[in-house]
Amino acid sequence: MVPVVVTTGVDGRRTGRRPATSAAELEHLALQMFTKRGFEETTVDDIARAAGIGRRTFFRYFASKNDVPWGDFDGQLEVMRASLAAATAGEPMLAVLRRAILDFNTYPPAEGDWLRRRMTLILRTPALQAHSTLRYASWRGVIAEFVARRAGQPVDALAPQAVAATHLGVSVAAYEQWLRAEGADLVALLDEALGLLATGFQAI
Amino acid sequence: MVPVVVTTGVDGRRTGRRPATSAAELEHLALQMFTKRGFEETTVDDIARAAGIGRRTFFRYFASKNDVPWGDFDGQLEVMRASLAAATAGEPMLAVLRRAILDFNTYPPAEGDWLRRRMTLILRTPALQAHSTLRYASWRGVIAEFVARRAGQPVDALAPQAVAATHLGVSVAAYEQWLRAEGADLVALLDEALGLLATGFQAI
DNA sequence: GACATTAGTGGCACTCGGTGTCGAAAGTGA
DNA sequence: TCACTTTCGACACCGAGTGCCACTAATGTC
Repeated sequence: MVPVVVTTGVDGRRTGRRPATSAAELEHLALQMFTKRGFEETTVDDIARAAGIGRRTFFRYFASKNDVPWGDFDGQLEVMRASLAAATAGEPMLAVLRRAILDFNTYPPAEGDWLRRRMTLILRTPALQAHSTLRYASWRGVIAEFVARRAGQPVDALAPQAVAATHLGVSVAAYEQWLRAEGADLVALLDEALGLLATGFQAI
Repeated sequence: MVPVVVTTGVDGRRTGRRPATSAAELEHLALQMFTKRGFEETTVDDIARAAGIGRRTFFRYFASKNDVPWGDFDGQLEVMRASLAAATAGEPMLAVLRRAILDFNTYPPAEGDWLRRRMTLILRTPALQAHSTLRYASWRGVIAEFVARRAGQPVDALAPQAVAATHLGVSVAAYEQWLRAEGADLVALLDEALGLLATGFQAI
């Protein structure tokens, strides 16, 4: 597996040639190009050329072109995992999940614009839509892990997997709603969607 | 878009050269090869050679290698759409959905083996997992359409999309469960999963 | 039987994403 | 200066997918 190194450049590097760029910088550049010319229309060669690096080097920063818009998804995921693990046993399971998911999707206002750009790409570009399934798998894993622990069931049992899959489903639905409405509040939409789910869609 | 012709060979063809094979025949052959050697390890060239057709011709039967294991998914989808449309207004929405989904996944016993083979490929091969999102989109569309009509909301509103996404989620979770247990009853698992969803996971 | 017509075939060349290899570049410390 | 380490990037290669186009094989007509 390719590591997808998040070269921060802030580390106390000891030796060896310095990286020519960083994943964050590359992502920033690529996202601009994707937004301007379209995802399919922008080749990896284009990005590498624009970044002044070799095509081969691009693939040392990202495992695939599809992975570019995901930022530090795995890092964020670890935060959510920790948050779920820290929940007190008294708090109801769905309540914990709800809070964790809202937290996971709470971004500083300054990042709102990039989030919108990233999610527009991911949710509206077929190739990225498809690829998202693979990234979402680890998200589902974190949820399922938590539910399984709570319910005393195996992670791969029906209930934990069903909870994870449905929570992912409503989250994505909320994101799509958010993208459609210009000034919408993402967290409010997520909360509404999770509410529908928790009540078995009685409100409809 | 490539039409993905389902050449039955039973039609009263009038004129022109006859197709060298059929999508069903090609799918059958390809699935055997995928199961034996693996999906990634089997190239389109391999399949075409084994089928005695040109590589170019393969892509007239299937829009992509990823589309091979999907059989007549779109046709089945139309049946479900019709079934939903035919539901009486009195029957509760979730009950209609539940029945339609169970029907959609009820196969003649003879096809059970192929279904398992197909779903194993789709759910366990990363490339096919990813691609499935694109095929599932139309499935979700059919559900959302029905819910929207019932609820008097736009198809792209939050509630219809959330209902569709969650029903897809639990269905896939049930399928994964079915694949894991050798002699499991798919319809029973789907029913159980849909039950969990309808009750807001109170049983957990 | 020669003919147009029609539908399907398949070879060719090309683009693009992705990978393995390997030598060169650019840092570090001794 | 030299050894060591890390990253870079050129090159060659593979496989999916596409546009193009001539060819094949079927039908019906004069």
